[in-house]
Amino acid sequence: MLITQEKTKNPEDPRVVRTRRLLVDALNELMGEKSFDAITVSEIATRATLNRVTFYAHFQDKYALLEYDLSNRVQSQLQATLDDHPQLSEDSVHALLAFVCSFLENAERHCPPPRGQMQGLMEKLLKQHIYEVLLDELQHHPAYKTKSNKAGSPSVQQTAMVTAWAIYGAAFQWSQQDKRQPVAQFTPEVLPLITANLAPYLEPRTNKAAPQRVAAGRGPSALLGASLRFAFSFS
Amino acid sequence: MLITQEKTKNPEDPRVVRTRRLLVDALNELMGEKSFDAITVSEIATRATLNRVTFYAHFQDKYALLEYDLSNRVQSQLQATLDDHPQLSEDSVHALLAFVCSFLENAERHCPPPRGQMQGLMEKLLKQHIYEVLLDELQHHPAYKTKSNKAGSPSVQQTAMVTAWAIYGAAFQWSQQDKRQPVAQFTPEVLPLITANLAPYLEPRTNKAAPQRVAAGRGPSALLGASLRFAFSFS
DNA sequence: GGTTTTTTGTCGTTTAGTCGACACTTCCTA
DNA sequence: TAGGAAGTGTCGACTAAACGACAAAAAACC
Repeated sequence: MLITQEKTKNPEDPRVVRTRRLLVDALNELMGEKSFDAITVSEIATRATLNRVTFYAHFQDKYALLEYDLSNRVQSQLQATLDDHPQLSEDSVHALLAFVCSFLENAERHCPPPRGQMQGLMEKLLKQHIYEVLLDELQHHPAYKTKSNKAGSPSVQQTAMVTAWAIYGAAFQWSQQDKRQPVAQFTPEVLPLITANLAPYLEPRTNKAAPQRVAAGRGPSALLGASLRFAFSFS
Repeated sequence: MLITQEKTKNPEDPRVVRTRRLLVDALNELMGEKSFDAITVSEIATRATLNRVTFYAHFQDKYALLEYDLSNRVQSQLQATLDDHPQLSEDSVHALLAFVCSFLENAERHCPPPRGQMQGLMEKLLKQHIYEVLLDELQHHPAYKTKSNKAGSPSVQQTAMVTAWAIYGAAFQWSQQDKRQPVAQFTPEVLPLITANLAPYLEPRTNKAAPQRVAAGRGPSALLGASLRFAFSFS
């Protein structure tokens, strides 16, 4: 469960929805201009055409806003990535991995250093949402009933957790390399290390030319705000 | 004086400013999709992520909103057009005329028919703001004092009014033609008809290659909203 | 023609956002 | 190192926006 540290307001109220949208948009704009550390709450509020007090009515501090924003993006993008595949397969797991790689790469490219706080936050969110999305997938899998009852074999929770860590770990290792190999070359290489534990749930891989695609047909920057996309496309 | 039919609210309040901006943006978006007649107040409010009641707290109806929007654009664009010229000259008057032509042309191109109400509204606003901007220019002209005191000669008000009508009339006549000649060809042709009455105030025309430019260096679509620009650039 | 259906305006009431002010921390520089 | 500037976080009083509901006008439909 995600604790998005929001104050007690009716999250259905259009004013609340609009205000959060304005704050998120403002943050994204500013992130295209300077490092997250250098951004102040006052700046965010001003850019959002909102009062500073209103910011605090919604988020504890700028870190809570960043988490709220990143979490939403990661979640919806991961879900969209899986939605493009009819069921769990090597392809869909590969798509997840490619998505995480591109996410890390883009974060590095768009957000001016220092990225102190962001690093840990992204790790936390990515693992969390990969876990949730995988768990959901496994629990709705045809093989779920038979697997879950067999004593001694790993639970779906365990399987999802280990796989989530494996996916993030792989992507992280790749992102840390000095001279990275291309994503399209890297991901198929490590894929077996990830899918091994999923074997009971996996459809055999299709032969279509799908593997190279990143984030299931969406460009890597789909997960970034408009201004970041803008900054990116001209960098 | 412009009667922008606004309800009694503090126009300085950031919430008010933001709300009006949202309404204007929503209207512009919708105008890129359908005719003004086909747009409802509910649609505008929904698109602006505002309650319908809030719309009525700011504008009497959709026509008041359109007037508010067009008026602001016409005014700022006209002002900017003149601001690019150091003082009143044939060039600046020519720029005004070219601006009005391009305004009429773009309105026709971007706004799906029928344009019943818009026609009259644009005429009213254009004439009004041309008058205001010209009057301001004449009153600050070095020759103002001597002219204004000479009995029997036209007042600056009279001069501004006649010139405003002449400029709009010329542009309108051009826009009504079945097969229009290019603006760059038309405007120099009629310019003498307009500047005749301004002779006492005018600097001689420069020889620079300025005449062709429209709206003082801005593209014609500078006066249109983002979505309209978008729709335009791909039409 | 008459009858649904949609859109328009306008009410109170409730809730979110703004404002000014305050005490506090942090950082910078004289 | 003292002190000024800038950022943070919170308070209570005021104002704008949301909501549901209503009647009445317009449009759409048969």
